[in-house]
Amino acid sequence: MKIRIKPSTGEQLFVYVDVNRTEMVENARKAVASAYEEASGKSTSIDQFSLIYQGKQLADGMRLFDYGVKHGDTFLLHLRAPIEMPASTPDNSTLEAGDSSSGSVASVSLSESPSGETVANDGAENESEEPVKCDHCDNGPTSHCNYCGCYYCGMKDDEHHTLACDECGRFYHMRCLPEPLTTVPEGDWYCEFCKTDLSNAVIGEQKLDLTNSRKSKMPSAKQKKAWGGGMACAGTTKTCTIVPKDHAGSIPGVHVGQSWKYRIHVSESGIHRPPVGGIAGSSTKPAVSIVLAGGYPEDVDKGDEFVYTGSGGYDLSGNKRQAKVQTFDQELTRQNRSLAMACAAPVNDQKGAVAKDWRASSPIRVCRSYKAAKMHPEYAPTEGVRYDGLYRIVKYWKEKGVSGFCVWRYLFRRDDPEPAPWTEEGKKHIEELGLTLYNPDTTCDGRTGLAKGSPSKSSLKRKADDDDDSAASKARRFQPGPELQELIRLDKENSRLWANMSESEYATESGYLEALAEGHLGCPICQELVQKPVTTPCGHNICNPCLCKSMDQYGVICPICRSDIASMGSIADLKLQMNQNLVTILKALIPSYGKEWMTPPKITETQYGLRSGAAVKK
DNA sequence: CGTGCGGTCCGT
DNA sequence: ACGGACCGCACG
Repeated sequence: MKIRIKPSTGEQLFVYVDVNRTEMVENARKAVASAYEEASGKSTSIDQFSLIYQGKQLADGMRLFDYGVKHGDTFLLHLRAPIEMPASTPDNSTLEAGDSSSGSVASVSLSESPSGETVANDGAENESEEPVKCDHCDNGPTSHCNYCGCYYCGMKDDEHHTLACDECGRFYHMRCLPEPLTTVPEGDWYCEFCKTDLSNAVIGEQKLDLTNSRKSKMPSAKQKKAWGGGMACAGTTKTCTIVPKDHAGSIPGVHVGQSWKYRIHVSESGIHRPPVGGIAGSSTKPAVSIVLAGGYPEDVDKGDEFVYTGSGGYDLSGNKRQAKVQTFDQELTRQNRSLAMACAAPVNDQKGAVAKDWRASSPIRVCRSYKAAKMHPEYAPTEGVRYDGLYRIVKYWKEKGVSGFCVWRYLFRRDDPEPAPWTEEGKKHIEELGLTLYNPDTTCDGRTGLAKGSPSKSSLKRKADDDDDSAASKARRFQPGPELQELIRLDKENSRLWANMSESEYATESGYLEALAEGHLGCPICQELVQKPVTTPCGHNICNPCLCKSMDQYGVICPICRSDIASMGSIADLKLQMNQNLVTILKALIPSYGKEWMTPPKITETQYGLRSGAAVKK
């Protein structure tokens, strides 16, 4: 997996390092040191810095997965000697006495200053009788806690003044900061993890006076989010792992009519993964999803059928989003070719092709963006991006576009059991399922797309079953049905997992699946949903191939908790194991599960010519 | 509206 | 590995 390293000095130098999730911290630091040296030209010794992940210093002797490190995570490279594993640093122990003021730090934390100003803790007069409960420690005055104490050293004293970050609310001793402060900054202050715009930051002792600047009078001055806090540059915080990224067809748990305000969340849902770009596909694989966003004048939309335009032909040099006119011919390469491959006919990059049987074309998930309303308001949503179901390509051809250059055009036809969102039936469907726009800017229940406090009609039906008060906030729940429960009972090896799952509440099926895939059934090695799962006696699930790799390197131990798993048999035995009960459950939850490695039926598969030699060469 | 600042995946 | 392509988002 790849992790991102950001120097705490504030310099705009990001280093990416490839490490194994099971790697020891000291080895990871070694890798970071050499990568950083190479990138910056400065020499770095691994004794001179530590790595900070979500506010915690990574301790030598631990492994990265002990901290829940995931692919793509960002680490702060902090120029201070690392801590050892078990004991606290001598530095910390000498400060142990600061308990009298400890509660005050916590009280500062939650005493919300309405103006959003920085709160400097200066001795705490209020609320000392009612210390706020910390979720991470026992509130003990002498215990270290990186959540209610200083995020760096964990101490709760205020000898060195504590600052609260105006973005994330975490606490920092002024002297523990990568750039230590000696005076309390005025106005908003953002910590290293939150400041991305130097105009919001306080550097050294110099604070930027923005009160009289031109900027302060512009509308953007009222913008509460720091730059980077919005969606213009948001990265994915999670990836859909319940199906592979080249999966064609619907995404389990996501229904026609679901919409998202931002493309990045469409990407996270698995519906359409590219954060920018209308076609998900590459030159060697059939396309699996597209977005209609009205970017091309040739597009024609009639709802159940539409003509989509390939990408390219526009000169986007010079930081353009979309050039005014097309200035060269589109080619049947990249995404355009992937669409051609999705059509049930051999690829022809000269004349295009017509599917012999359009229903044999591979299914493509289609989304419409509010931007498409410009041209075809009757079928586009008014806000965000909406999933409209599966379509198949009937034919594709090349023709002269409005600017005189060639464009590739694709005729799509709808083929989905769920009704289209613009139909009466579709609207009813959306209403019944309680689908709402997922918008992180407003209150919303997680990533499920279900807005809080918007009980759907059907929640009333269920109200009688609700034995507790807040029926509205628990508008709907998902738990597997009786047949599945029967299968779950058979998976005795994972009884603890399934007990956990049934104790928790999930608003939607996709929430349930996500919890499953991100939780116990996310393989710690490959980060995907477990494939050919092996369940250890310690209750962990790992892909068979990943376990094999791990055993070759680390021996017969569980890659997650490192406990001895020799009781399951020899390495050779283990390499053959698979929890078949779990496979059956997952197959029931996710129809496409395991199709890559499940032994295929003895029937000859239909060949659509998609990958036949004729389609490729020539 | 132009454009700065982004992300991810692909193809080299 | 790295730069280019791409039907984004937000600011000024």
